[in-house]
Amino acid sequence: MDVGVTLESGQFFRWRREKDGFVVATHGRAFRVPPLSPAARKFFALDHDIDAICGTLRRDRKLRPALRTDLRLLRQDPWECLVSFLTSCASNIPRITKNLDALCRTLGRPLAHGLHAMPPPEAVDDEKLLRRLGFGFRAKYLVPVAREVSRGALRGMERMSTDEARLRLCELPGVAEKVADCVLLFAYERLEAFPLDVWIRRVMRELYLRGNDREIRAFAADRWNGLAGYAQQFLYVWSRNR
DNA sequence: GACCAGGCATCGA
DNA sequence: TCGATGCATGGT
Repeated sequence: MDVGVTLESGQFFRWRREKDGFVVATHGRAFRVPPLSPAARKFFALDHDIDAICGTLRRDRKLRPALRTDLRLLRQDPWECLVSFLTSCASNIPRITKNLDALCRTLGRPLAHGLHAMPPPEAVDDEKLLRRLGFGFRAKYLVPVAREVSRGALRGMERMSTDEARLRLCELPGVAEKVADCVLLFAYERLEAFPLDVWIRRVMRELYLRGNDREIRAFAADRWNGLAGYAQQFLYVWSRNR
């Protein structure tokens, strides 16, 4: 696995490059990479059979150039992932990183390596504070979502079908299909989830089909079955880096 | 100084 | 059901 490519692939923002590796803050803890601790191995989902996954995806000739990089889907904390992708709404990676860092420094407990934990949902209850921290209009979604989560909105999600879980997530204010699919893919390990953002829309239209979002999603589900999420992440990185 | 950003909710056609 | 628009503001 290429840790740098994976961390830079836009799934996750709470990490920092250091001279001898990386430090990551997630799931209420901070860790250094490498050497790979058990927490790191779980976070980077090294138990996924990446060779089998890429072997299957390589049957799609058009996808091959995107598969040359060594990246992994992460296994993130659901609440933190939800906060991250609410924050990502009409934003960009440097800004998302900055917003989340400010949030965690202000409300999260300190961890090792000068990092801070994502505050629990009960602590995210002040829209004006979030606006001061630079969240802009996203603040008006984050506070009600935090309240819902603290009341148990994510409880039992891991045992639901992906479609049922997506419906539940989309009941949250500010959460629609794209954000829900990011949480399903990056936190709930639903490898068939296919976050459809502006970059994926562009690259899908370029490589595969002219169609609306519904048609693109149907195409991805059909072409890649339960691995559409991996295909999506490879395409995302490839289309941004070329 | 435009232009766009890992969108979503809302509204009019 | 689809396209346009406002939302806030920072990065490039």
